[in-house]
Amino acid sequence: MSTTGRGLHGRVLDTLGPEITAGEYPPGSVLRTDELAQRFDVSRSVMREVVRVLESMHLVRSRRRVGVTVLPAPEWNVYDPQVIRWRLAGVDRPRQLRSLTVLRSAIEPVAAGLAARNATPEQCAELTECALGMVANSSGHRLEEYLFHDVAFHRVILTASGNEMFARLGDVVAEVLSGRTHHEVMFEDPDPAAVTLHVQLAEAVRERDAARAEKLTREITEGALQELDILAP
Amino acid sequence: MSTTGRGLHGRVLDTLGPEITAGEYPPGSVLRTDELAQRFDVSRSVMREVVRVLESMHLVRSRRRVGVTVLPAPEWNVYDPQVIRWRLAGVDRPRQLRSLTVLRSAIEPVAAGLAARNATPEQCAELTECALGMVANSSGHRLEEYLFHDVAFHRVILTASGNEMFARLGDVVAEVLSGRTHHEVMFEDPDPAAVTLHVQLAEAVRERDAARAEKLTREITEGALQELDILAP
DNA sequence: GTGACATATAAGTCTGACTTTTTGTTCCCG
DNA sequence: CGGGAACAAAAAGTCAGACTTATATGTCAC
Repeated sequence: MSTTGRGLHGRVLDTLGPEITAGEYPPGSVLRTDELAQRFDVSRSVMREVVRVLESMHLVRSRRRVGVTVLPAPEWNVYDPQVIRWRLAGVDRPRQLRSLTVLRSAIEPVAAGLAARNATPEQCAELTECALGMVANSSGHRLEEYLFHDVAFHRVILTASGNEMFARLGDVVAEVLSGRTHHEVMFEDPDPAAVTLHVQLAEAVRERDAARAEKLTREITEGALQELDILAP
Repeated sequence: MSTTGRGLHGRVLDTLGPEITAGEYPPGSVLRTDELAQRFDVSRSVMREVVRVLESMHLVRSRRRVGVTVLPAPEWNVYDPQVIRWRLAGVDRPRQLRSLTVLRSAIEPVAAGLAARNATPEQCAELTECALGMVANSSGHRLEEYLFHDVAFHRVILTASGNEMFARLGDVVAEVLSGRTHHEVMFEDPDPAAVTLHVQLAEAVRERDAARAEKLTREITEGALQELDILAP
C-alpha cells in the first residue's frame, strides 16, 4: 500500500514523513542528521537523501550549523501525493478530508464541463460503463464494488477534461472516496439520488452538453460537502 | 530568482530538472548516476541526492541494474512549485500557462465565496487596500506597481478562504499574473473593467456577500481565459 | 522452446576524512 | 558600558573508495 517502500531510504521516509506531517515536531524544531541516522540505524548518506526529499516537500529546511528545522504547516507542499497520504493516515485526517472535498467541489464541475467538450468516444463509453457498474452495485451492501466504479468514473471525468492539472487529481479523489467508504459513516447503501446523478452525468458528457455536465457535477460535489457538514455556497 | 540555489546539490537540480521537464529526454530514456556525476563534476553522493529529489517529484524512477529512467509527463507531480517554475521557464510555457489559468478559473471563484464567509476584518482591509493600489496604478504604464497589487489581492483572497489547499495556490497565481505582464502581450494599461471587478470583489467580501463574490471572480477569471483564447464555458 | 543457472551491471549502502558556512562567544577598544 | 572584530565550535556539505544487493540478460542443459 505504501508507495515508497523500495529501499532503505524509503522506509525511513515512511516513518519520519508521517511523524512530521502529524505535527509531532512543532514548527521550528531542530533535528540533527547524525542523530536521525543513529535513531534509524542507517548511514548518514541515506539520511541525507531522506532530508533532501523532505526538503523538496518543504516539510523541513536544512541549514548549516543549525540543523534540519521543521517548517510550519502553511509552507508544506500540500499537493504532494505523498504528503496527502501521510496526512490522511495521521491525526488531521478529518481536516485534510475537508480541504480535499472543498477542492473537489471547485475542480470537478469545471472538469466535467471540459470533459463534455473533449471526451473521446472511448472515454464516453468508459463513463457509461462505470455508471452502469455503480447502478449494478448500488444495493445489497456491495460497497467495495460500488466504490471501485465510483473512483473509476471520476478518474475518467478528470482525465477526459484534457487538463493535466485536473487529471493529476484522480488519485486525490480516489483517496477521498475511499476514505468516505472505509472510515466515515457509510454502512448503508449509497444514496440513490447520487447514483442517478452519475448516470445523468455520463449522459450529458456523451451528448456534449457542457453546461448540464457542470451543473450535475456541482450537485454531486455539494452532496459530498453536505456529508461532511460543510455549508454549501 | 531560482529557489534551490543553495548548495552544490541545488545547482545540479536547477540544470537537470528543467532539462527533463522540457522533454529533452524522451520518456523511458535511461540516465546513469555515474555519468551524470561526471557530467556535472560532482560526487556520486550529491548526484544521488539529486536523483532522489527528482524521484520524489515523479520525474524519474531509479531502478537497480537499469538506471534512472525518465517518466512520461502524465506521471509528473505537476503541482510541485518547483516543477511548475521549471516548466514555465521552458518550452511548454504556453501549455503550462493555459493549464494553470483553467485551474485558476475553477479554484478562485470558490475561494472568493469562502473568503466572503471567512475573511477577517484585517483581510478585508488588506483587500480594499490592494484594490485601491490597483486603481491608483491602472494608468500611465505603471505595470509593475499594478502587478504587485494584483498579485497581493489574489493572494489575500486565496488565504482568506481558510482552505489550506487554496492558500498554497498563491504562488501559482503569482506566476501566472507575472507571466502575463512580463512575457505575453501586455504593453497597454490593464483593462479598466477588470480593475472595477476587483474593487467590487473587495466590496462583496467586506459585505459578506458570498454569491456576489463568487460571481465577480468568475467574471475576472473568464477574462483571463479569453486573453489566452480559451473558450469560456 | 523452456526452465534453471551464471554473470555482469548499476544502483544502494557504509565509512571516514575533509571543507565550508554560520552562529555565538570572547575580547579589545572606544 | 557598548559595539564591533576576531575567533572557535558545530553541524551540514562534499568527496572518495570499498563493498553489497538486486536484477536484467545471456547461456546452457533438457
